[in-house]
Amino acid sequence: MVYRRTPAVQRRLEAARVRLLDAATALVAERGYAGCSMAAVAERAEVGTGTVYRYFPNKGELFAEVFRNACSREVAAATAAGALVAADSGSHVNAMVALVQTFAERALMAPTLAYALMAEPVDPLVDIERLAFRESYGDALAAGTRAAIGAGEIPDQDASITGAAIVGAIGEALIMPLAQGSADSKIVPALITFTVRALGGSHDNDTRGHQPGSTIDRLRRG
Amino acid sequence: MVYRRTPAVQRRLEAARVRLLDAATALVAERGYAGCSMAAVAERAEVGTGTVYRYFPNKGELFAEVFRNACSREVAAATAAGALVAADSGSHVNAMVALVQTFAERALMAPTLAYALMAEPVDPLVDIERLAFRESYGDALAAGTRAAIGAGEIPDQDASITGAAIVGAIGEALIMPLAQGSADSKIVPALITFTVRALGGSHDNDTRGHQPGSTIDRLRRG
DNA sequence: GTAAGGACGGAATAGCGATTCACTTCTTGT
DNA sequence: ACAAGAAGTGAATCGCTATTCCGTCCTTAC
Repeated sequence: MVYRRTPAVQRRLEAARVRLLDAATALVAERGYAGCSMAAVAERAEVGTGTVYRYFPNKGELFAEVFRNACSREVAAATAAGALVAADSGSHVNAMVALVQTFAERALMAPTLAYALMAEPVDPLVDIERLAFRESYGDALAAGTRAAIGAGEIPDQDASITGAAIVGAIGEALIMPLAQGSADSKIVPALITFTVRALGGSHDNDTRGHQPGSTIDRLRRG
Repeated sequence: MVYRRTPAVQRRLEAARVRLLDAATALVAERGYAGCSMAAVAERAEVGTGTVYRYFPNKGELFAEVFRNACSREVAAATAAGALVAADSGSHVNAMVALVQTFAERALMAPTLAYALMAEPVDPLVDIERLAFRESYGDALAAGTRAAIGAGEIPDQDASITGAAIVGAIGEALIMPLAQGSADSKIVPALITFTVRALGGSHDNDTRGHQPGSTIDRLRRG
């Protein structure tokens, strides 16, 4: 055996894998899952169709990974925004508001992707990632809810159910706008009001961190 | 032309059409949309595969009708329960609670059907009906919200968004239980609390109409 | 009873995109 | 430069199920 996978090749292979994931992600963001055939992914990544299968065993696994990455990016951005505000304002309700706001604004900024992640019909294998996404969002909100209860900011309640319900509320309220592409600007404040009320708390109408270029602004955009 | 579609034949044809719809509905309720091939529907209705196409132009249209029927049955039951309680108690918040409770309990009673109606991946043509379902549920809740605002029971708010958000909240909180089949009994009260708080109101812990066999009980079951 | 016009059945077909595979091209170590 | 082995290719295949099609059977009116 003469051929050895040299570090340079290893790096090239990894880069190709990343290119495939990026191509698939870009396609989902542009055309939705429905517009993602394996051939389209291959073409976008500038490789042959067969090559895709040297990196992923099948379509489900490829897109499961695409969804997993996209979802964790979203959850990370939202929870980071929440943590930032929690540290900054000391209010867990404010933190949850920041989390919800970040979620909603990012969704409205990338509507096709958001629709695919939340509602578009997909393979069962991919659907599992969607469920996990919603669940981890719900968990983050449940954690915030527990913290707020512990701090006496809101009344006692089943935090898991509250978390799941808020995820659903935000998601559902966004789906119609996302499906049409028409983002009514008053939807985000309305959803924040809804969230705070549902929690049973009150929140400062916090305007800190809204300067362009601030950390939280970056979280909301990037 | 000797053959004429006699009234008796007409009736038989209509009955066959209904049998097909019933068979399809039963299959969805049992196995979910994924378990519904045209062949399965035909077998269940005890006709040949080709016969299905004498009644419906294609699968999408058939199941769009199935979903439309199932959805309007659900919406009708829930809004009827709401109307009943509104008339009975004079409280619009109580009415919305009844609506939500009826929705949730019926979903938990027929989990596979509820999952299919709310979340399972389906044909685009069928997805449209799903959207319409969620929308009309949201509309019913929005109407209740407006009434409650008008009556001064809850603070002013964007009723459309509140309606959509409540639909989403209930749906999302139910999906995990529905996917597993494990219906935690405390979920319905928790969702009611959530709903009332999100509206910004308060409600009597109304126990009227909970007698087995009462009108509202029948709405919840049938 | 019979001919005309449906309705029915279910095997055959169609269409679509995921997946494979025989082949070409590249990499490596000697 | 060369042989061994990998990686890349894309046309061909496969698998699945919706849909069609044509022979058979039924209904009607005379």
